[in-house]
Amino acid sequence: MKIDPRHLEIVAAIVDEGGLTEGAQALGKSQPSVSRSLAQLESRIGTPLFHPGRRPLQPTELGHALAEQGRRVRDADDIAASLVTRYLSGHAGSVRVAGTPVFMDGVITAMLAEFQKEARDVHVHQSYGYADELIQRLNADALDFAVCPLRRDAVPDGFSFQAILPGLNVIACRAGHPLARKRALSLSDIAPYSWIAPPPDSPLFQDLKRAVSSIGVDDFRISFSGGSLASVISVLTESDSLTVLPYAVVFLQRHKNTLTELPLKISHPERELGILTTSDATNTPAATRLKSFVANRFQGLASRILQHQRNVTWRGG
Amino acid sequence: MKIDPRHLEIVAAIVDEGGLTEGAQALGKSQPSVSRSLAQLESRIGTPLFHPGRRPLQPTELGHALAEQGRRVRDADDIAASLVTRYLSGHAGSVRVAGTPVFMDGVITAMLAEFQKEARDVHVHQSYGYADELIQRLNADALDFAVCPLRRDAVPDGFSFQAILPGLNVIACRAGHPLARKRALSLSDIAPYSWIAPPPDSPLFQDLKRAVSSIGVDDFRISFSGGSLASVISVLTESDSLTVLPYAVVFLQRHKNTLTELPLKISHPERELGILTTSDATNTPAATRLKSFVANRFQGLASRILQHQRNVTWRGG
DNA sequence: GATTTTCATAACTTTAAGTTATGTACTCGT
DNA sequence: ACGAGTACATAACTTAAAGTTATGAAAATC
Repeated sequence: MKIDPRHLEIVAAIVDEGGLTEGAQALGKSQPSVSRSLAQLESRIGTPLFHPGRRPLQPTELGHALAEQGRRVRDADDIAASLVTRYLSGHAGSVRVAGTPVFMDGVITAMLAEFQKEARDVHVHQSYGYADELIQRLNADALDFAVCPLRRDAVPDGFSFQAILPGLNVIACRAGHPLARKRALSLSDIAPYSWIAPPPDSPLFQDLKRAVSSIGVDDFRISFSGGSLASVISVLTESDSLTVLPYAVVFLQRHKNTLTELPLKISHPERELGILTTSDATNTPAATRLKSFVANRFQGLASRILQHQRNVTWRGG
Repeated sequence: MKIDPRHLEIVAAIVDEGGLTEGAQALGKSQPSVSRSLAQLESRIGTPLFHPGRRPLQPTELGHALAEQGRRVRDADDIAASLVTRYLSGHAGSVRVAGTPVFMDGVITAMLAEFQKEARDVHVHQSYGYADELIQRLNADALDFAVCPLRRDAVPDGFSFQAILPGLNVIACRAGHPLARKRALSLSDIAPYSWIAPPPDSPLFQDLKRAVSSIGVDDFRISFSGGSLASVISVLTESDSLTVLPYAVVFLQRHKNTLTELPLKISHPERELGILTTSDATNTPAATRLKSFVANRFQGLASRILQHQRNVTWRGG
């Protein structure tokens, strides 16, 4: 015998509110409507759920038991309604994000952590990848969005690319590096020092090769290679080696007083860091919200970097 | 935003059965009906619950989450349906029974325990009382039925009394009592022994007084009084005292070989043991079932007692 | 016994869900 | 790439349930 779950909710409301009239009000229904629905249920069941002839209605033992199930139905209703509301407003759901390791570790992870402080019910799945692989995963609908450096003319058809940071690399070293104290640097100054190289398949590795070539170093010595950003920073701070890093990463490490950049302009890539999605993607509200959050945080970072650069040029001039 | 719990069940059925057509079948609904209900729900929510354009339907993340709530609604429905079915068949519910202590402890409690082996979901509340109090509690709708000895002409108006055992008391003693070995007993045989008396407000106390008076004992010595049946039996088996007990109680203790009755007819009350209810009581199915069970068990007990008495008379005669 | 409160019922309207029939689009095998 | 099969969407009509206002009946309270 199938029982309409709305009828169970009616029984629960009458029991919990202490009477049919108050129960109807709690349910947003009219009193006659509830009276008839209850009568219909009792007729189907074949036994009263409230003691006959008593006012206000007093539940029988079976009435109490069915009210308990009615509460469970009401709870499920309430949770479902809350789920929908929070989902639609981007306060619930999951988001799959991936990006190049140096940016994920150096910049974005902290942003995601900050985002989750204010969005506890959003489940962020983060992973790594370089542009080619990220494009494949977006095509396969395995990612909501990716964050990676890309040249504007390299964005494939069917994708959208929202630039969030201009490409700018610097030569990085430990804060107390001998070269860091010099006002001007020549090739002979740099030549004696070894280099730390990022993984060979990374765009940063190409950036490194291009950078050292642009300052005239043809045969640079690599003392460490292939590590994560954390290990690169660790070796850098314990040696006099040099490396090439995105300026944003070095900028955000400043507060630790461990890294600095050499006052030497190197060729920077034509690439910009940006948020990559498929053009026809209908993102979930949570993904949309996180994208906006990340874009907004990068806008603030870009402003702070620009301000810092103006300060340094003024003081240095 | 209120969500119809039946719609949650629909989402759950589609997800669990792997498709809309199978989900509709599981729910006992037609495929077009389910399709339209789902479309109505998605329209109200404002976002799809199943990925558009895919066959069979594949739930979105929100679809999965709402399906979980739909399972909870379905579970509550199933439990409610089972509750109703079991309640109506007397397999669930609670029953309030009371009776005179000597019968409750000596006969009925074991019956209730046997009943609950086959009716685990029936909750039996048992208590004690004598006729006057039991009548009051029945009137106050605080009991479903009572089991007590009563004379037919003493049944109040507005009550029903179903006799289940004729009144028959015996003088009881321990199995190895000296008097138990005698073929015939005289007043001088009995006079030296003390008596165990039941509580003074009990009908059995009146029976005791009437019984000893009927055999000519005018001034009987009481060595123990006021205890429960268990304590009376304990004292009886450890002494040569005598007492008056309903024969059914002694009969059911026979298997322990601790008690026996003296071969002496005493005046027995005009009372019969019976099931007492108010005439207009609409008992719950479980109470009805328990009443039938108790009446049935007493019928069997009466038959066994009668058979036993025939055996004893034949062997003895 | 009168008044108030609570629920039941009547009459009518609206909404949702039932059906069969059929159309559309997706999936799978060749 | 195309045809067949499968799964779901939609149309049209019917039925059932639930909405409303108005009012009656009975229980509870004073």
